[in-house]
Amino acid sequence: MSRPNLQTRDRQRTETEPAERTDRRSCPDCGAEGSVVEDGGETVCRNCDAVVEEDVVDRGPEWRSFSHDEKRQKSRVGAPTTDMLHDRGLSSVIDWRDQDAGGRSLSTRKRQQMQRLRTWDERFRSQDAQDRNLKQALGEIDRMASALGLPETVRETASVIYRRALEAELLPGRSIEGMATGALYAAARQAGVPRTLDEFETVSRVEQKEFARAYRYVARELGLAVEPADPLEYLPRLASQLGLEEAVRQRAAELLADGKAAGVHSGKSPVGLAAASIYAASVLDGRKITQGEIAAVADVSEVTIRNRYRELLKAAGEW
DNA sequence: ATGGTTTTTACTGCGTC
DNA sequence: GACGCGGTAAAAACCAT
Repeated sequence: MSRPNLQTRDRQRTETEPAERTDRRSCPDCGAEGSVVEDGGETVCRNCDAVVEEDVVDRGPEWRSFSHDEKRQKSRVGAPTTDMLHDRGLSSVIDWRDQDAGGRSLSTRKRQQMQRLRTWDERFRSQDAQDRNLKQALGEIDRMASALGLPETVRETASVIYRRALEAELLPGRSIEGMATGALYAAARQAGVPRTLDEFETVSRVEQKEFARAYRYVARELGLAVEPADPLEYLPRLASQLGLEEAVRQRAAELLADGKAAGVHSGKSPVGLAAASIYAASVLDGRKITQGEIAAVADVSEVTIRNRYRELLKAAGEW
């Protein structure tokens, strides 16, 4: 396959401006000078742990295109020679009959020649199809990553995963959208900045069960090592959304650590635990946040918070 | 399909402002 | 009385087999 032709948007951008940004900005939240750093793929403030990246979420129009013409204009990927090989939907097919235009059968030599032509025609055709497929998938990944505020590195991982799936012939029978979403989900988890399936549901064009299935499939077939998400990974984002004070957030992290040591984790939903730790910490600290409030941003039920937070407090010996 | 586990939904009672 | 909280039972969702 002509790898050099499959130059993607992602790659081009990386070469010109590396994703590992080292500029030390000052935090828009707490105002501390030069405290903003990249941490585990998320841009946070070292001082107050605000997730800074949220502010640069791209809410602009998506670049995905819907008509053929539009696609031509917007497209930034794909073989440059497509115009030569391909002809705006007017492509001709090589007839399978071994006859000439007049209906006479061909000589053996001509027949072989035609066979070779068919083979090559088929190759170009399918390569082009894959190309379009990839193009669309990458567009989707980009769009969703923006909507979820996922950093550049995650998008790259996602596109790598997608490409591997494509090469492993995992696509047939599954939708592009579903696969793209699944790949991004996997990438986010691997990068330690997970988003819940529900969150993906809000930005994906396909239903949750579809991309969840695609994700499982890809993870299994490609042997992706995705450990169960650590509740700690959800903390910074929730804390930021709730406007938590540093002390409380810190406390929540400790509770989670104690809980983990006591084995409260296994089988429980990580977001639920993260939410519960925040509630517990806020109670312990005296600055109470209501269960309902936390439940809303974490998207878990209050009951779950109740159950988990009792377990957490027990594990921490605060009960 | 099945069974076990976890989460959610819905409802109830209690205390407080 | 509304609100936050805790508890419970039953339903639903999830997962491995």
